[in-house]
Amino acid sequence: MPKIMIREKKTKVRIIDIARMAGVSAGTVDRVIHNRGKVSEDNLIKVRRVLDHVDYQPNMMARSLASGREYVIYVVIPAFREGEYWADVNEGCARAAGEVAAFNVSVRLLFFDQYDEQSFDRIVETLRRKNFDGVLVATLFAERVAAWSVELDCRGIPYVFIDAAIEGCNNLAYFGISSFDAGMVGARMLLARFDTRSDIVVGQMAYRGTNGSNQWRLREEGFHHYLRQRGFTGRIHHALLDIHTPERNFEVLDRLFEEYPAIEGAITFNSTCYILGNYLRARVRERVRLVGYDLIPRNEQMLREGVIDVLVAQRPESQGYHGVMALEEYLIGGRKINKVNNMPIDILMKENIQYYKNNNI
Amino acid sequence: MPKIMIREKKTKVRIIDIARMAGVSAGTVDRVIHNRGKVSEDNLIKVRRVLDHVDYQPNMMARSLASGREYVIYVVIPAFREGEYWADVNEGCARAAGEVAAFNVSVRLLFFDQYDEQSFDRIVETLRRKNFDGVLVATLFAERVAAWSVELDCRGIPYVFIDAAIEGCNNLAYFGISSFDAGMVGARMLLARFDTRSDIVVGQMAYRGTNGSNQWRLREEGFHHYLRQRGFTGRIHHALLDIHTPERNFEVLDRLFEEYPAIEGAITFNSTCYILGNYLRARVRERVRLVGYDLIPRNEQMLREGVIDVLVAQRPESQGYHGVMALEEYLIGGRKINKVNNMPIDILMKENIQYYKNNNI
DNA sequence: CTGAAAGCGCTTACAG
DNA sequence: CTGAAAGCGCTTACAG
Repeated sequence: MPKIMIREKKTKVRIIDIARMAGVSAGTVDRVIHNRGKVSEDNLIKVRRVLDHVDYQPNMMARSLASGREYVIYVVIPAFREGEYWADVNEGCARAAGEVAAFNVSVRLLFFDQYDEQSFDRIVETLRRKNFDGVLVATLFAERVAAWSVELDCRGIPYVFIDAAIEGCNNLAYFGISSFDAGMVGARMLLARFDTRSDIVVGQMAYRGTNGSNQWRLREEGFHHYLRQRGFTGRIHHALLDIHTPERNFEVLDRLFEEYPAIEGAITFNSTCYILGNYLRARVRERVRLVGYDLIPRNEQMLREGVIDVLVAQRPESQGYHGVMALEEYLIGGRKINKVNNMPIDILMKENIQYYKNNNI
Repeated sequence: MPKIMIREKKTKVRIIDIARMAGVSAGTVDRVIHNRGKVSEDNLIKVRRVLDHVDYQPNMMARSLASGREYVIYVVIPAFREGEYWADVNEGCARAAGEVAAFNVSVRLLFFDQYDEQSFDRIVETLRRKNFDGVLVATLFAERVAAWSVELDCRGIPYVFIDAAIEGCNNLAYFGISSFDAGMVGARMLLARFDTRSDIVVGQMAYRGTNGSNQWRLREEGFHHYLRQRGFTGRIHHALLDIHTPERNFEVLDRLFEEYPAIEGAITFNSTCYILGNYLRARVRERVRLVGYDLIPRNEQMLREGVIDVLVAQRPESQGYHGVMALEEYLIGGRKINKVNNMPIDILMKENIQYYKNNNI
């Protein structure tokens, strides 16, 4: 039989009730509950004893109304242009911002350059001087984020990660896929149609001052793990591509394909696989199977055209939305937040892309 | 450049502000805002004029705190056993119930027998005598739901649909897939590997007092639409199956496969495709491609084993969760609710099933 | 350290 | 029909 839930009709206990039971004033109870100090040992014990015996559920609306406190949540993500991956994350944050506004929570965005680690450092520096109540961080630069997290721990400011998980941090929560598994899925999709001796080209992004994002590295690890597991014996060629110089990319790839005409597969570990797609389409190399990540408009188009064979997708809008909401629920609602929230890894093909919508719900 | 959102620092206008501006009391403003009547034409005009000029955003926490109103939301879905499809929907409702409890909203569940239309009627009859503030309805019996919706309209009670959309109702919202499109996806997946002249068996469920659920019919329509579109010329055989009599099902299918050994594909339009799966596995008919719907444990198992080739899945937990939350947000938060929320149609195969988790987020 | 009082923004009897 | 007042449950100065 299904469990039927009927809300328990317990007479709710209020602060004033606790105060009476403990023989103190409401103010004292409030001080105890919030550890505001300035309570005598005696009263502390009296109140604590009562609290242990009743199931006190604070009325969050009254609390919020009375305190009149404003909360500030920062969102630290890469800057973007329309149609780029991070635009979707931004959408999700904006949606959450709209919803939490009624609870005196304001959401402020700060953008760094995802190809420049120092731009991230500058944001950290800025926030060092700011007061805020929570922060949502895209973990592209894992080491920097990890270092910063220690600071945030000290300041007692909760932080939520999106994009890729980082082990060993006290983040309030993580919303995103398992990047390693996503790398395995990518490999699996790439190898689906040809044998394990084929040559593969991996599009590598040129970064300034870093050798790639956390997400990228974890996916690449998962990718190689799968290849090893399957006994892959083909060669892997790396093509160093730069999002800012499309002409140069063609030269690089021309040279590569000339030297290794047997290449049968291509993959990139972030949303820029349209760079490879552009090339393969222009050179009409239809036998090269292309797998990429993330459903941005340009990739979607190429998937529909058949240039990209498979897109391994996550849900950026959801990541932004849930990241902000988790902070709000923790700050205002006093809710417990699930730390690891591994979201689905979606496999998109020509056949199902048209139905892959409204993931924001 | 991305839009930067900084919360507008307008000094919020309160009821008392409006009252002063209109030269009336707060009580009168409250009466106008909520159309409680008992306001003179004169004052009505004065208050309305002010309201037109200011951007009044009611403080929902204060409203809720002051009114002390309790809300009751009913959830009307099929009864289920553990591991059945509707258990997931129930999970989602339970999760939402937990979250809305703090806002004085209680969620009550009512279960009908999905194979018996009259059991649904009895619930409608019961609710006719009850006071409640909103209801979430699984629309398996479309005509009954449509008829009921007129009643609910009269009573001014908001209702949300899940499972399958019904046109022409004033439902507050719908959360679910496009059933018709899901039928198309099923057909597409079924035909993916063989030509358009193959024979197909459609597992048909025995219903009491009805010819199938709304969801089922819409999917079947989409299925046939796709077949027509592709110029399908094979034969479609219907096998009448009954979830309660497994032995009989084997007899029915044995007879069918004996008569038409050329059958290459099989499909059911709800979560019970494991019935066909059981049969195909037992009879070792590996060349029959099987497509089904919905990720319940039994189907998942068969998908991993390779008995089921493709599962077209929706997100039942999300449907339950968002359905209840939409009602709460509408009732308490006074939010605008998006009427049609078409959720993704997920395509699950052996290759990606293991990554399809945490859709609840 | 402590309690009484005022106030958050809204709603609800209630007296007129 | 109307307004003044009390109250929802909690927090916040403030006087002691």
